[in-house]
Amino acid sequence: MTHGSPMEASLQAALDALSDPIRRCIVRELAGAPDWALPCGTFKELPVAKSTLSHHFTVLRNVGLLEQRDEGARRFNRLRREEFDARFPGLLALVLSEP
Amino acid sequence: MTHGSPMEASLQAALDALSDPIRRCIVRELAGAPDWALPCGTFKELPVAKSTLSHHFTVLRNVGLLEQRDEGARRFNRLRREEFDARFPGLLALVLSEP
DNA sequence: ACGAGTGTTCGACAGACGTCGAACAGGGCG
DNA sequence: CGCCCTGTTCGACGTCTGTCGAACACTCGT
Repeated sequence: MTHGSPMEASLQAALDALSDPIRRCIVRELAGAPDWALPCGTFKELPVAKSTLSHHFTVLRNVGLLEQRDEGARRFNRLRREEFDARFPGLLALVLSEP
Repeated sequence: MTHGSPMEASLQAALDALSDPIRRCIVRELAGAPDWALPCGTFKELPVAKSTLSHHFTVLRNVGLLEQRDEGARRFNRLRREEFDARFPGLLALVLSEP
């Protein structure tokens, strides 16, 4: 489980990551909860298989949008809001403003 | 040749449009010149066929990033900066800040 | 009127990527 | 230990889309 830094991420990678609607759903849900509140299993409502979900988490983590931490069997998530916004000003706000 | 309005464009469409590197090149070059200064043929340096280029212009026009106007045989372009920035604050600036 | 230049449209192709199921690894609890 | 739960990995499949060339439409000089 390798974490990418938002500072080293390219705009290409950021746009690729956020151009998927499911990944934007993940980001929005994460933004609506406190840090480290939601394990990956929280997102079962999304209409994709768990293997697909795992793939999406990897993409978000690589681009530096997500930080993950294992606690027992569960993997908790945190949105790296400040760091990501410092690298790509306004981009995260755009996603969070989506209905 | 139908123009889409930035106000009616979805974030999905905007991200799809800007996630292509060639389209971002077009946008950046357009931003570096006055309005209506550049016809489509100006972008021959880009490593794609002219039919591909035409396709990219259509995508940018549909999402409301581009306004086009025929003048004789040539088709001139204008970036809809204000309108697009009003709909997606910061997104265009992000593209223009790219190297 | 002819040819050169500009741009679009069409069909076909190839690569990228989102998707899935099955198999696997590890933790916690009876 | 045995079972359930959580999450990852792997290979395969389908679709979307960027790409091209050829053909077409149109304007402008000569």
